[in-house]
Amino acid sequence: MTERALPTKDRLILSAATLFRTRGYHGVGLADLLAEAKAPKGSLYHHFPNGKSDLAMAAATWASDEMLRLIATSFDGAGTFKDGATTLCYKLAKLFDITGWDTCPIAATLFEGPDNEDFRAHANHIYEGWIAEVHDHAARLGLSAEDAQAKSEHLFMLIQGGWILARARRNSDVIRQMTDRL
Amino acid sequence: MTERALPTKDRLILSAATLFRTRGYHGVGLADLLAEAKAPKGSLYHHFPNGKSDLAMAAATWASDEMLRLIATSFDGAGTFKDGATTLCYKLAKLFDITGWDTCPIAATLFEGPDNEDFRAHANHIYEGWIAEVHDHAARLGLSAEDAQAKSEHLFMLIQGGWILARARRNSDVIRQMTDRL
DNA sequence: ACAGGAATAGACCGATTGGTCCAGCGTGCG
DNA sequence: CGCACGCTGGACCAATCGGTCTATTCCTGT
Repeated sequence: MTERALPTKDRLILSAATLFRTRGYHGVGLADLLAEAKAPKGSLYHHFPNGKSDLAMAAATWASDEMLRLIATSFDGAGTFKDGATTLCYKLAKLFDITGWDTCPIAATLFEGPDNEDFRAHANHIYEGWIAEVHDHAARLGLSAEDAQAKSEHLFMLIQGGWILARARRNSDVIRQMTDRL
Repeated sequence: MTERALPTKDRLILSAATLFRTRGYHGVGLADLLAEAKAPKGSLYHHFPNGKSDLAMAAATWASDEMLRLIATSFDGAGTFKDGATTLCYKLAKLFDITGWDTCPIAATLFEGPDNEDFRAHANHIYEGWIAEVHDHAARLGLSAEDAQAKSEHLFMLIQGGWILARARRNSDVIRQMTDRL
């Protein structure tokens, strides 16, 4: 499934990112993970000594990087904050339709773990990274620091809520229309 | 834990609603469920022939009713849409602080289930119910049907995103401030 | 008082879970 | 060459999973 040729460790992370996103941390067994990544159990525990939880952390980081790239490319060519936000939402809606990326991968991966403080802290770190990235673009586009912070958090929450509502509806329209009244 | 005196079926639903919300569908085992509800396995399968999944559906419905009551009491005494929305958010923030209700119980309960179409449909039905309830209050407060729909969905998404961000931060402030720029 | 269904109680089941362990493979360096 | 080590492959494990089944108790209507 997940591209061959990639080193085993990367295949594990990639498979984990996808599976955890779609089924949640507890919804994925090691058996599924290893089958998808075409890797034996020994390799998993060689690369990730703490097993499933280590892998979840790595998968979340990987997914976060993907999101950060998406934010960057959306805002790079934007003239206004609203333009950048709208572009980002359209990209997310497209991914929703094409790849089935219909949930926040961080929430699905890290918010199910066994009441693990490490998970929560990592999720928080990732989320603040997303907001900071948007904030920087907002500031660059002329917004005051205060305004930039409020608008970044606002956009973050809209995207999270948009994922949930679009998933329930099996329809990404709400993600596309979300920035109309920004 | 969950109040005695309640009939077994209600105790099961109540325990399930709490446990599924905090740990997700797959994160809760029947053993936890039965211990929390102080009920034997036989009772579970007597009241819910399909076991865990039946119980999850009932728990989601129960949690949804709670949310609907919260929406109603928030908007009932409100003079404007923004007032009602703000009151609702303050109530949610308070529950976040006091009871640890830090996540959408529907998402935690139904969006982890084994790719079950029934779960998704039920979640969608519940969400549309929340939005419809807010929409009705918005219309009553003078908003056009179109405006009411957009604002209701907007508030829904903000609340969902607010839950996620507040949980990551372990701080409910963002939920309280969320309607400032509505 | 008694019959009979509703509800409770928990032993039991096969399947699956995350995790451990070690034998063998492959490759690069001395 | 030959040894060392990073990595692979998978057998194996105890614990837990969701679910079934039957025996017993409780409650209600007659």
